[in-house]
Amino acid sequence: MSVRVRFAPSPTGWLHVGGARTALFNWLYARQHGGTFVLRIEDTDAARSTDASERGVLDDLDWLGLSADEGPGVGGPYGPYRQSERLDLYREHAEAMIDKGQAYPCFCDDDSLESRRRSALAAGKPPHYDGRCRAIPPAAAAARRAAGEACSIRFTVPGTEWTVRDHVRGEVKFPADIVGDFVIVRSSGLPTYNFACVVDDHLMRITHVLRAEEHLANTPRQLMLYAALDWTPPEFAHVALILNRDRTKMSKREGEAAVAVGDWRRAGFVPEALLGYLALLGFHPGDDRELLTRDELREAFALERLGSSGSVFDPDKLRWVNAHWLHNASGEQLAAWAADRGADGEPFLPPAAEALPHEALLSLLELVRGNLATLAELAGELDPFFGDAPAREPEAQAALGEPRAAQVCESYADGLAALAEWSADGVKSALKTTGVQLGVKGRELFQPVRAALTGRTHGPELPQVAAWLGRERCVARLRAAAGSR
RNA sequence: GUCCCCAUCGUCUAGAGGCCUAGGACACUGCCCUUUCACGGCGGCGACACGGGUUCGAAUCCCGUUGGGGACGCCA
Repeated sequence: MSVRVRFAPSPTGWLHVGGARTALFNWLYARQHGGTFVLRIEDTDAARSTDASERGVLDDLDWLGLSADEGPGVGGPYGPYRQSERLDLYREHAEAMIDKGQAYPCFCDDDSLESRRRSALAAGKPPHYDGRCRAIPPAAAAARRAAGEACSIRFTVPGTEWTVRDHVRGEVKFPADIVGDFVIVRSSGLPTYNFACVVDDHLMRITHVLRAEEHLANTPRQLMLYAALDWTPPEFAHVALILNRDRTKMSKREGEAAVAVGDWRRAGFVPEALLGYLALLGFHPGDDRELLTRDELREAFALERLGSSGSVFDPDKLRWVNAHWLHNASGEQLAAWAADRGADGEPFLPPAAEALPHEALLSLLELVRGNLATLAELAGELDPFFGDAPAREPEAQAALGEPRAAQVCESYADGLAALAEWSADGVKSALKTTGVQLGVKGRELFQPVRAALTGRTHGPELPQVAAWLGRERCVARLRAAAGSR
């Protein structure tokens, strides 16, 4: 039987990095086995689900390159793929369960439920539903429903022990009394998560469910439903959570790393880096590689290599991974990445760069890439390459204030002006000549020149910077710096 | 409170009884390279939560303690 996995986000916010990792693992597993990656939108929480959120989640997944084989938009043989469009299916199965005595209408209202829950908790008892509506005779219940009385539908929980077979945790046993009769269809007519999930996973022929560990405790419930419906459950793998620095479940909080994929995207992180970093949170490729491509991940991925303990999200390491991708990218690749500005993000390329001839832009991007950790730094790195006179940072101003600085700039300007052929090698040897003539070397030679040319004390290889700028601008900037001492 | 999960450097992790005086990576740090900064290369610092077993031998297996987390919803 061919592998079918799914990613099932609820469109109630932005795509979370944890969600992205779950989607990635599912995608990898599908790709690895020639299987199918299904995307299902779990929008049964009418109050919190929004179209904007669904679009945002889809857009981020698309940016990450985790394309769905079946899902809203792409379609497929088991659709529709939005739970809000599958309501008849849930209703049908719920009614059948009532008929078979596996579920019953519950007429309890929110307030009394809540107060009973609270007092149970206060008494040190499990805060489960007490099952009182189970006692209502079916005929009476049916009459009350027919009369229009609001009710939810609860599942008649069988009082037996349940064992979850999980690929990362092994066999996990849950005692018989862990849950009370839980709601499968709300009084609004909408299904609850556990019910919709089981119905859909079955109807969509899902073979493997890879999801976050927070769902482990839901699994026995789902297993009960599978058994009641006489369906074979899929295989499960519950991936450990991604954590905040204090080891609580990762969430948006003061002082913590961004949780939304979109935030990283807008901050200038590239999909390859985010995916590669995320993959290694809770997964190990089996060797010492720290930087893997999508294809390498696909080959290395294995359920057996998923870790069982939670992982703290480390922005520093993500940054390192991102820098690696940027340092090694071609100009074309960098230009393509920089062209993405996220849903509502700022452009990464300044207008002056966009206006450049294509070849000039590519060579410039390859020139500065070594100094980049994120695309957001691009504008700043590129800045010295445009305009007449670059803005000077304080350190650069200070470098130009050094005793021999003006002399160095003056002399180098002369050297460049007289250069027969303009090339990186040419400007390099001219600098050497200036050094020899003035008896100045190293820092004392390079820093004033860099400061004059770029207004910075750091940046790409100096000769190449000069070569890219061209003779006119170099000479003008050097003379300006020499004169403005 | 109840149930479940987890436990190796600050962080991500390797480790499935002897290969471990515990390996790799990020961060931090020293040196080298480039006549500068960065990039890069080579080193250093730094961990098996604790207590009992089992075994000739335990980071690895078992039990307990402690700690952390997750779940107990007409959220997903």
